[in-house]
Amino acid sequence: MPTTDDSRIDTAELDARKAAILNAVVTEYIGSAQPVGSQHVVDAPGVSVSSATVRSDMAALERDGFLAQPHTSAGRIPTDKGYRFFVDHLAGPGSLDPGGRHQVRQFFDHAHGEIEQMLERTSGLLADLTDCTAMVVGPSHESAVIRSVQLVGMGSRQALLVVVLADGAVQKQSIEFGEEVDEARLSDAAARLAAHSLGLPLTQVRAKVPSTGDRSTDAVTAVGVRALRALGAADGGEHLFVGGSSRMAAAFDAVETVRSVLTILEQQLVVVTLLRDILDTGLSVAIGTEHGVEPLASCAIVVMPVSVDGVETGTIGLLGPTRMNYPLALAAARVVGDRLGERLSEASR
Amino acid sequence: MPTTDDSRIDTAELDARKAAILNAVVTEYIGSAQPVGSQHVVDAPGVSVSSATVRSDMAALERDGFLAQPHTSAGRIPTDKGYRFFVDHLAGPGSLDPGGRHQVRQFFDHAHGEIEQMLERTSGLLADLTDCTAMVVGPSHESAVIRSVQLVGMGSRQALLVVVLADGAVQKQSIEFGEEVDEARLSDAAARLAAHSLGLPLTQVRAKVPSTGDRSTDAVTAVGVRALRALGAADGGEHLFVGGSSRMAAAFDAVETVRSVLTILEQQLVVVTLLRDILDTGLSVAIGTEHGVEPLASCAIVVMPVSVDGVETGTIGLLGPTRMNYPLALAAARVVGDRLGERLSEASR
DNA sequence: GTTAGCACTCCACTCTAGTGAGTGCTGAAC
DNA sequence: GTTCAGCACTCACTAGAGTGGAGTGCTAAC
Repeated sequence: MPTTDDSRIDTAELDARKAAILNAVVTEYIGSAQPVGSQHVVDAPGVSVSSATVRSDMAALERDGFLAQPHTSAGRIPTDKGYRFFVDHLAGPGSLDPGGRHQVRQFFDHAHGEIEQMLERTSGLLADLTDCTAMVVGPSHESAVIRSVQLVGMGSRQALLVVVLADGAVQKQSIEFGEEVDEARLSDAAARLAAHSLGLPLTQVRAKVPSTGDRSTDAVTAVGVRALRALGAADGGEHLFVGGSSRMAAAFDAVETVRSVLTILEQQLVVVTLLRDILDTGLSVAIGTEHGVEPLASCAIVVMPVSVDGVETGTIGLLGPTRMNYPLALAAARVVGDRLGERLSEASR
Repeated sequence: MPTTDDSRIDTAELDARKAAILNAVVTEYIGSAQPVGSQHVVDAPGVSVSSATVRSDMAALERDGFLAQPHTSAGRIPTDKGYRFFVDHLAGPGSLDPGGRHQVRQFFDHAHGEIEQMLERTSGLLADLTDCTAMVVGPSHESAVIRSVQLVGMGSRQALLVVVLADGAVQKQSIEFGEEVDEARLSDAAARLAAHSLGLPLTQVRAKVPSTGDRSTDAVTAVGVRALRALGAADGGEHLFVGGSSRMAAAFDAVETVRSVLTILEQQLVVVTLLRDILDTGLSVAIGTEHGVEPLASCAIVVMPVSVDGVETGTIGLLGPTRMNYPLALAAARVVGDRLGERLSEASR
């Protein structure tokens, strides 16, 4: 086939003027949410040609899949591919405005107390900064080392296994015994559990602590071990905090779209794995259908890992319409993610 | 004033036929969300008159404020007052359908694990049952007795105060010392804290445990006491779980309404105090503007206290449009509230 | 390759009936 | 005095026609 292979255009750079035009269209559309006509583009930097020339370039950009027309005599709107090119090649690094930076500083200066509460508030902060819905996946406690194991009696046949981890998280699991158990046996069993598990991360506990069958374990200890192994397995060890879901209602004018997006947000597991999947594919932005979750086809997602002590363990996500402010969202996610990581690293030291 | 005093109609019963007509209008409007015309009412039970008579009754009901007309030549829709009369005098007790009852049984048979997770899932259950947004305010831990106090070292200058309460909740507070503190001093301080607070509810701790100044307390214990007194004060001790917020998007077709309602739902404190206020006024349903939160003017709220060991300590709330299915919502809230209360009572025993 | 000019397209808006569901009123029947 | 058939009336909703304007694609000239 000697003719031009269209599929190769995907990777080809656009010439400078086409890029400038695409940039202008995306930028203006993000601001106005209205299709952009050739006339609105001629004043943009890097485009010093007439509207007629812009039109022919826009037609080319449409042929190549970067722009689309809602109808024949309308302006152009970016396609997912257009946004993708914008994010990858055109958008500057972006930065928070001074007000936003101040807000972040304030927040982390005054953040204190329980980790869960801090993550919850972080999602609110991100939503405020970006006008997007923010998702914060708490650092997994899987790799945190056990600092303390305790059995607290809750009535004659019940106890609560309380495990304190090095990152400040406290996990618990209620235990039911077949027989009455007094405090002495409880503390005895707790001591044995501690001996086996102190200093190990949760993952290791499951692997290394003998499940049962050990001749030295009594019934109480055996039940405790089982509870210990079950710790954190219930919710996958990760908890999701969603902030600013009302922003989705402001972003779309079709109430049906809002409903389906909210429905997704209610499914914690779906969201957590979605964010993980995007990170795993090496992306920091997933646009439109790139992430494969159909109800979010008109949304874009910005993800940012949160590193605690150099290990990527938490995740920050920003959900908005595909015409979201990518530079701002990326900047906010980066800044907040970094600060949050630092903060959590301090706490786990 | 010898003429009829209109304000007295508020408390006056409606005559049987007017009540039947109001009942029919409310019921039909809840189902269809369309203004109801006189023709649609003639077949309703208790209304064996012609549409002309129905019309004149409807006009009277409108004069008395039970019904309203969107415009002159449209059918009638209920006013807040109309819904109020319906809820107070017309709606039957209501009951869950067998499927719903089965769902509730299933849920509580399989509910286990941490209390927070259970409350979260309860909100989802309620949303499923009623098609409303569900709010569950966890039982306050204020009155729960302290079962265990522990100080876990987290590095040389930091520790975590971990308090286990009789209801299975675990509260924590991180502590920073001005000096290095070894394990021995920690456990010593923990023992003193325990001596002073074991068996007391959190409220009593704040009242009775000497704050500082006691000659026998060392620096570590003093800091511990301060942390102990601060426990639970941070979030008012109450945590809100919201489930099914996407249902609000299905209930309204104005995206602006959805946005403002979601914004309210994001403010935990507002929601918690709102539910409490409604309960305190002795209502179990707040319709339209009755609760005074302006953005929720087109919503109704069903509240139900959750009793743990005979004490009303938690709250269940259902949020829907004013044309929600009140009998169903009330039934669901009652059933789930009762079962939840039983469950929590067991756990705290 | 660029551009002014031009014909064309099609949405958004307005205006105008026409339709129909629903009303209020009236006068007669019970 | 309550009920009700009949009737004129109201008004949202819909469809169709006309208009303005934003925007396009094409073409011929530079």
